[in-house]
Amino acid sequence: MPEELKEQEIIRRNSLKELIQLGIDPYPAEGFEVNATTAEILEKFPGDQSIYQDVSLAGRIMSRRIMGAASFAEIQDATGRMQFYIRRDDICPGEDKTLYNTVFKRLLDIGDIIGIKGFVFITHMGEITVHVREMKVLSKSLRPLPIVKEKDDQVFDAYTDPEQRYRQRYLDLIVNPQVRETFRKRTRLVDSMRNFLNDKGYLEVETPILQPLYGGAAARPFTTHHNSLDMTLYLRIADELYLKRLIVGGYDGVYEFSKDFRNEGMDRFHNPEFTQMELYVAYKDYQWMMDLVEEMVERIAMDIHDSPKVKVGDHVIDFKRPWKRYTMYEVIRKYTGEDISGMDEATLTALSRKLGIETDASMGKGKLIDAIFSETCEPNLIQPTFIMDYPVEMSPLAKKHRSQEGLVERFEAICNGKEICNAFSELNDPIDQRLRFEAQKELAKRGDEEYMVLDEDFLRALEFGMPPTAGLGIGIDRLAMIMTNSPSIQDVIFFPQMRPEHH
RNA sequence: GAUUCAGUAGCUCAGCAGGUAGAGCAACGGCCUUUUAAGCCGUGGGUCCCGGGUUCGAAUCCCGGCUGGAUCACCA
Repeated sequence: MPEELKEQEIIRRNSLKELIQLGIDPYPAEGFEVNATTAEILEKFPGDQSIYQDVSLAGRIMSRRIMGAASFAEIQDATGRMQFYIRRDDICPGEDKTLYNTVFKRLLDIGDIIGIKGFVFITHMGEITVHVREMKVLSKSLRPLPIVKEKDDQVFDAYTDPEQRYRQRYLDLIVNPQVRETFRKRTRLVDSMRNFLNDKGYLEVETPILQPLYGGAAARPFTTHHNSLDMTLYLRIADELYLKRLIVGGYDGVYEFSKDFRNEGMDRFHNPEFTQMELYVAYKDYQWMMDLVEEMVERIAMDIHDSPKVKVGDHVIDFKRPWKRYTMYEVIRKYTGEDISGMDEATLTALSRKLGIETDASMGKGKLIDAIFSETCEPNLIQPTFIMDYPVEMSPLAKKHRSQEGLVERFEAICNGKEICNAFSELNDPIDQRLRFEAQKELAKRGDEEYMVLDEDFLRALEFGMPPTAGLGIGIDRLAMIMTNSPSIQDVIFFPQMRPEHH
């Protein structure tokens, strides 16, 4: 339903009609040949003024200062923004001054997309500028852009309303250059990780997003329905169980960048769809995987920042290897003074209460320990730190610890007070795996809604034999938040989930 | 889901002891003949998020709702 047009929209639509009447196509079909970018010119021109005597640029008009027969304006392309100078008698060499007087001065607006050709020079004010000889309208904009002005490094009227920025990300991208940069860094992160994994020889694969059973994590799923099969399908919460089937199938290293979906609360660390990278490597264990994570994340930081040190909020996080390593019991002792290694469920419940942590009857030993850790330790772990050796109750897919009773070979990397990855020596004993699924059922009966469901085909695969395998899941959004110093997950997802707007 | 803050012009915001809405930028008109201008002068532009209520009178007070942010709960 089209809204009533506002004053400025009516004016722009009228300008559009006038352009057409003048024989100018406001949306021409043919391309416009570009031979430079603003960033290139601003970088190279001052050193070599013989170049760019015949440049062709395209982009959006971002500001205009009209002075009679000559004007200064700014054009913004994908790489940045620069000034151009446009003079009536240059673009209208004959008697007809319409292109300047009517088209440029009156019918064009901030936000319109144009192509310009001319030469680069430096003004008396010292600003690198394109002196325009030819101008072409490439796309007329019918809505006024939020105008952000800058003078002497001071920003005026910054476009900051988060609701509008997320709903109309295109505007955010047009107007806030740091946002374009954040998403470039996110892509660089993914590229860096993919290159790293490919260099190691692992195979990037794709597994189902629509799954008849959801598994591989403890979370509530989204449910959907397939019409011709007339069956319920779930959007995946993890790809773990499918990737392990591929290890059973004989690949020795597979990974997937996967969109996962969890039907849970949203806040600045959680979006209902998010991206993980999961990696499984045969004949390796979690100790080996820790080394790999350190190496990979350090390289990502280097690829993005040319340094292992990354500024995040008030902290500088240093990804240089080696990272600190603590066992779960060690780190809890470090921050609470309590040795929980021998505690049973009742004692842990009592300790939790003493530490001011709410408990309920559905919480088993694993959840209690996790709660103690999350409350007392995790927020204090700013520099990248590995926490190893988790209680078996909270890790139904991880292999029993080679020497510690009641523990599994699992680690998480914590950074800036948040988990960024989760990994284990994968459980490949099919009998034990079945018992673990059964134990999850018990938790379900006690009211834990996030129990893991038993996957009979996955067990069948394990029964054919899976090599000892190290597995990793790393949160791309979380890592992107750290690498781009973004306080909210919505700042590293182009289109974060929102309620529909209707007001 | 709970608590809390916010929603006024295209954008950023002011106005809130209740008296019929204001600034800067953007827009429109004028000035402006050749390297700076967030320039100068003038003009227009608003279901003050929506719906009720109190009142002679509500952007302002009260109640309900919508949307968003922050914190918490659940989780990665």
